[in-house]
Amino acid sequence: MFNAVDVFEAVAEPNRRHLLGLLAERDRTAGELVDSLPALTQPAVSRHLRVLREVGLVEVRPDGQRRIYALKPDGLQRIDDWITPYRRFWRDHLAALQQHLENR
Amino acid sequence: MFNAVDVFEAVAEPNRRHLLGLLAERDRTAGELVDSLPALTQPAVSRHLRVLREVGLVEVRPDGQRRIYALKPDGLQRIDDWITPYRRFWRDHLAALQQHLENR
DNA sequence: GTTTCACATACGCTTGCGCTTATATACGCC
DNA sequence: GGCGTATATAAGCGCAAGCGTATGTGAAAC
Repeated sequence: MFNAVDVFEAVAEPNRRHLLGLLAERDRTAGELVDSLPALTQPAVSRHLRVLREVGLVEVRPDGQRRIYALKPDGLQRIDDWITPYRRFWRDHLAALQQHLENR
Repeated sequence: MFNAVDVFEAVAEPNRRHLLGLLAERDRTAGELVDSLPALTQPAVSRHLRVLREVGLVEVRPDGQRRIYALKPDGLQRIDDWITPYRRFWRDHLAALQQHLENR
Protein backbone atom coordinates (compact mmCIF):
# COMPACT_ATOMS: atom_id res chain seq x y z
CA MET A 1 0.00 0.00 0.00
CA PHE A 2 2.82 2.41 0.84
CA ASN A 3 5.94 2.40 -1.21
CA ALA A 4 8.88 1.56 0.98
CA VAL A 5 11.42 4.35 0.60
CA ASP A 6 15.13 3.64 0.71
CA VAL A 7 17.87 5.81 2.14
CA PHE A 8 19.09 7.02 -1.23
CA GLU A 9 15.70 8.31 -2.22
CA ALA A 10 15.24 9.92 1.18
CA VAL A 11 18.48 11.84 0.85
CA ALA A 12 17.82 12.85 -2.75
CA GLU A 13 15.34 15.50 -1.60
CA PRO A 14 16.99 18.89 -0.87
CA ASN A 15 14.56 19.83 1.89
CA ARG A 16 15.23 16.55 3.66
CA ARG A 17 18.98 17.13 3.43
CA HIS A 18 18.36 20.54 4.96
CA LEU A 19 16.52 18.91 7.87
CA LEU A 20 19.33 16.42 8.40
CA GLY A 21 21.80 19.30 8.47
CA LEU A 22 19.92 21.02 11.26
CA LEU A 23 19.60 17.81 13.26
CA ALA A 24 23.33 17.28 12.92
CA GLU A 25 23.85 20.46 14.97
CA ARG A 26 21.44 19.46 17.70
CA ASP A 27 18.10 17.84 18.41
CA ARG A 28 15.10 19.96 17.48
CA THR A 29 11.36 19.96 17.90
CA ALA A 30 9.12 19.47 14.89
CA GLY A 31 8.07 23.10 15.25
CA GLU A 32 11.62 24.37 15.00
CA LEU A 33 12.14 22.32 11.87
CA VAL A 34 8.94 23.68 10.36
CA ASP A 35 10.19 27.22 11.02
CA SER A 36 13.48 26.39 9.35
CA LEU A 37 11.73 25.83 6.03
CA PRO A 38 9.54 28.93 5.56
CA ALA A 39 8.78 27.99 1.99
CA LEU A 40 6.94 24.87 3.15
CA THR A 41 3.82 24.41 5.20
CA GLN A 42 3.73 22.48 8.44
CA PRO A 43 2.19 19.33 6.91
CA ALA A 44 4.81 19.29 4.16
CA VAL A 45 7.64 19.28 6.68
CA SER A 46 5.83 16.68 8.75
CA ARG A 47 5.69 14.38 5.75
CA HIS A 48 9.40 14.82 5.10
CA LEU A 49 10.11 13.92 8.70
CA ARG A 50 7.96 10.85 8.28
CA VAL A 51 10.09 9.71 5.36
CA LEU A 52 13.30 10.30 7.30
CA ARG A 53 11.83 8.30 10.17
CA GLU A 54 10.79 5.40 7.98
CA VAL A 55 14.26 4.95 6.51
CA GLY A 56 15.84 5.19 9.94
CA LEU A 57 17.70 8.46 9.47
CA VAL A 58 16.03 10.17 12.41
CA GLU A 59 14.15 9.18 15.53
CA VAL A 60 11.53 10.95 17.63
CA ARG A 61 10.86 11.15 21.32
CA PRO A 62 7.79 12.82 22.77
CA ASP A 63 8.19 15.73 25.16
CA GLY A 64 4.75 16.76 26.36
CA GLN A 65 2.90 17.86 23.32
CA ARG A 66 6.17 18.48 21.44
CA ARG A 67 8.08 15.92 19.47
CA ILE A 68 11.82 16.08 19.55
CA TYR A 69 13.68 14.83 16.51
CA ALA A 70 17.21 13.49 16.62
CA LEU A 71 19.67 12.20 14.04
CA LYS A 72 20.05 8.45 14.12
CA PRO A 73 23.75 7.65 14.09
CA ASP A 74 23.94 4.71 11.73
CA GLY A 75 21.37 5.71 9.14
CA LEU A 76 23.71 7.25 6.61
CA GLN A 77 26.24 4.50 7.02
CA ARG A 78 24.49 2.47 4.34
CA ILE A 79 25.25 5.20 1.80
CA ASP A 80 28.80 5.45 3.05
CA ASP A 81 29.21 1.69 2.67
CA TRP A 82 27.95 1.93 -0.88
CA ILE A 83 30.37 4.71 -1.76
CA THR A 84 33.39 3.00 -0.24
CA PRO A 85 34.36 0.86 -3.27
CA TYR A 86 34.19 3.95 -5.49
CA ARG A 87 36.31 6.05 -3.23
CA ARG A 88 39.55 4.63 -4.59
CA PHE A 89 38.68 6.02 -8.02
CA TRP A 90 39.06 9.66 -7.17
CA ARG A 91 41.87 8.84 -4.71
CA ASP A 92 43.80 7.25 -7.57
CA HIS A 93 42.94 10.17 -9.76
CA LEU A 94 44.21 12.69 -7.24
CA ALA A 95 47.35 10.65 -6.65
CA ALA A 96 48.09 10.59 -10.35
CA LEU A 97 47.61 14.34 -10.52
CA GLN A 98 49.96 14.83 -7.60
CA GLN A 99 52.52 12.60 -9.25
CA HIS A 100 52.26 14.55 -12.43
CA LEU A 101 52.87 17.86 -10.67
CA GLU A 102 55.90 16.54 -8.84
CA ASN A 103 57.51 15.12 -11.96
CA ARG A 104 57.30 18.11 -14.20
CA MET B 1 13.86 23.83 -20.34
CA PHE B 2 15.48 20.70 -18.97
CA ASN B 3 15.44 20.11 -15.27
CA ALA B 4 19.00 19.97 -14.07
CA VAL B 5 19.47 16.72 -12.19
CA ASP B 6 21.81 16.62 -9.23
CA VAL B 7 24.07 13.78 -8.18
CA PHE B 8 21.86 12.72 -5.30
CA GLU B 9 18.85 12.27 -7.52
CA ALA B 10 20.93 10.43 -10.11
CA VAL B 11 22.16 7.94 -7.55
CA ALA B 12 18.73 7.45 -5.98
CA GLU B 13 17.67 5.27 -8.90
CA PRO B 14 18.50 1.56 -8.38
CA ASN B 15 19.09 0.85 -12.07
CA ARG B 16 21.54 3.72 -12.27
CA ARG B 17 23.42 2.41 -9.24
CA HIS B 18 23.55 -0.93 -11.00
CA LEU B 19 25.13 0.70 -14.04
CA LEU B 20 27.68 2.52 -11.90
CA GLY B 21 28.58 -0.78 -10.26
CA LEU B 22 29.35 -2.37 -13.60
CA LEU B 23 31.39 0.61 -14.75
CA ALA B 24 33.41 0.42 -11.55
CA GLU B 25 34.65 -2.99 -12.67
CA ARG B 26 35.64 -1.84 -16.13
CA ASP B 27 34.59 0.36 -19.04
CA ARG B 28 31.70 -1.02 -21.07
CA THR B 29 29.87 -0.32 -24.27
CA ALA B 30 26.30 0.92 -24.17
CA GLY B 31 25.24 -2.45 -25.56
CA GLU B 32 26.83 -4.38 -22.72
CA LEU B 33 25.08 -2.14 -20.23
CA VAL B 34 21.75 -2.68 -21.98
CA ASP B 35 22.26 -6.45 -21.72
CA SER B 36 23.01 -6.11 -18.02
CA LEU B 37 19.48 -4.87 -17.36
CA PRO B 38 17.20 -7.39 -19.10
CA ALA B 39 14.12 -5.94 -17.45
CA LEU B 40 14.62 -2.66 -19.30
CA THR B 41 14.54 -1.82 -22.98
CA GLN B 42 17.46 -0.27 -24.82
CA PRO B 43 15.99 3.26 -24.81
CA ALA B 44 15.35 3.08 -21.08
CA VAL B 45 18.99 2.26 -20.36
CA SER B 46 20.11 4.91 -22.81
CA ARG B 47 18.17 7.54 -20.89
CA HIS B 48 19.67 6.41 -17.58
CA LEU B 49 23.10 6.76 -19.11
CA ARG B 50 22.16 10.23 -20.25
CA VAL B 51 21.31 11.24 -16.70
CA LEU B 52 24.57 9.82 -15.40
CA ARG B 53 26.40 11.76 -18.10
CA GLU B 54 24.64 15.02 -17.30
CA VAL B 55 25.60 14.92 -13.62
CA GLY B 56 29.17 14.00 -14.49
CA LEU B 57 29.20 10.50 -13.06
CA VAL B 58 30.23 8.86 -16.32
CA GLU B 59 31.79 9.87 -19.61
CA VAL B 60 31.58 8.44 -23.11
CA ARG B 61 34.05 8.00 -25.91
CA PRO B 62 33.07 6.84 -29.37
CA ASP B 63 34.61 3.68 -30.78
CA GLY B 64 33.39 3.25 -34.34
CA GLN B 65 29.67 2.85 -34.06
CA ARG B 66 29.97 1.79 -30.41
CA ARG B 67 30.02 4.10 -27.45
CA ILE B 68 32.23 3.18 -24.55
CA TYR B 69 31.15 4.36 -21.12
CA ALA B 70 33.55 4.94 -18.25
CA LEU B 71 33.20 5.98 -14.64
CA LYS B 72 34.28 9.56 -14.00
CA PRO B 73 36.56 9.60 -11.00
CA ASP B 74 35.40 12.65 -9.11
CA GLY B 75 31.64 12.46 -9.68
CA LEU B 76 30.68 10.77 -6.45
CA GLN B 77 33.02 12.89 -4.42
CA ARG B 78 30.31 15.48 -3.97
CA ILE B 79 28.19 12.92 -2.12
CA ASP B 80 31.19 11.84 -0.09
CA ASP B 81 31.89 15.45 0.85
CA TRP B 82 28.32 15.84 1.99
CA ILE B 83 28.45 12.72 4.14
CA THR B 84 31.76 13.61 5.79
CA PRO B 85 30.37 15.80 8.59
CA TYR B 86 27.88 13.07 9.49
CA ARG B 87 30.49 10.36 9.59
CA ARG B 88 31.57 11.20 13.11
CA PHE B 89 28.08 10.40 14.37
CA TRP B 90 28.22 6.71 13.78
CA ARG B 91 31.94 6.68 14.62
CA ASP B 92 31.10 8.13 18.03
CA HIS B 93 28.26 5.70 18.38
CA LEU B 94 30.48 2.72 17.65
CA ALA B 95 33.14 4.03 19.99
CA ALA B 96 30.62 4.35 22.81
CA LEU B 97 29.44 0.83 22.16
CA GLN B 98 33.00 -0.46 22.27
CA GLN B 99 33.60 1.41 25.50
CA HIS B 100 30.50 -0.09 27.02
CA LEU B 101 31.56 -3.63 26.15
CA GLU B 102 35.01 -3.15 27.63
CA ASN B 103 33.72 -1.74 30.88
CA ARG B 104 31.17 -4.36 31.77
C1' DG C 1 23.90 4.21 -52.30
C1' DT C 2 21.59 0.95 -49.54
C1' DT C 3 21.35 -1.98 -45.84
C1' DT C 4 22.57 -3.18 -41.19
C1' DC C 5 24.11 -2.39 -36.68
C1' DA C 6 24.64 0.49 -32.39
C1' DC C 7 22.83 3.94 -30.03
C1' DA C 8 20.09 8.21 -29.08
C1' DT C 9 15.80 10.85 -29.15
C1' DA C 10 10.48 11.82 -29.59
C1' DC C 11 6.11 10.94 -27.99
C1' DG C 12 2.50 9.36 -25.22
C1' DC C 13 1.21 7.10 -21.04
C1' DT C 14 1.01 5.82 -16.12
C1' DT C 15 2.44 6.27 -11.66
C1' DG C 16 4.25 8.40 -7.65
C1' DC C 17 6.19 12.65 -5.39
C1' DG C 18 5.68 16.81 -3.18
C1' DC C 19 2.65 20.39 -2.36
C1' DT C 20 -1.60 22.81 -0.11
C1' DT C 21 -5.96 22.94 2.34
C1' DA C 22 -8.71 20.77 5.55
C1' DT C 23 -9.20 17.73 9.39
C1' DA C 24 -7.88 14.52 13.11
C1' DT C 25 -5.26 13.45 17.35
C1' DA C 26 -3.19 14.31 21.57
C1' DC C 27 -1.42 16.93 25.20
C1' DG C 28 -1.57 21.06 28.51
C1' DC C 29 -4.10 24.54 30.78
C1' DC C 30 -8.08 26.58 32.68
C1' DG D 1 -15.42 19.31 30.68
C1' DG D 2 -13.77 23.07 26.92
C1' DC D 3 -10.11 25.57 24.52
C1' DG D 4 -5.53 26.54 22.55
C1' DT D 5 -1.21 24.55 20.99
C1' DA D 6 1.70 21.10 18.62
C1' DT D 7 1.90 17.70 15.41
C1' DA D 8 0.21 14.08 12.32
C1' DT D 9 -2.91 12.35 8.67
C1' DA D 10 -6.45 12.66 4.69
C1' DA D 11 -7.84 14.23 0.27
C1' DG D 12 -6.94 16.19 -3.96
C1' DC D 13 -3.95 18.20 -7.48
C1' DG D 14 -0.03 19.41 -10.73
C1' DC D 15 3.94 17.88 -12.46
C1' DA D 16 7.87 15.25 -13.52
C1' DA D 17 10.13 10.48 -13.56
C1' DG D 18 10.45 6.33 -15.68
C1' DC D 19 8.71 3.21 -18.97
C1' DG D 20 7.67 1.24 -23.83
C1' DT D 21 6.89 1.83 -28.85
C1' DA D 22 8.28 4.15 -32.69
C1' DT D 23 11.68 6.82 -35.12
C1' DG D 24 16.03 9.36 -35.97
C1' DT D 25 21.19 9.40 -36.61
C1' DG D 26 25.52 7.97 -37.80
C1' DA D 27 29.06 4.62 -38.69
C1' DA D 28 30.33 0.24 -41.13
C1' DA D 29 29.94 -3.22 -44.66
C1' DC D 30 28.68 -4.43 -49.01
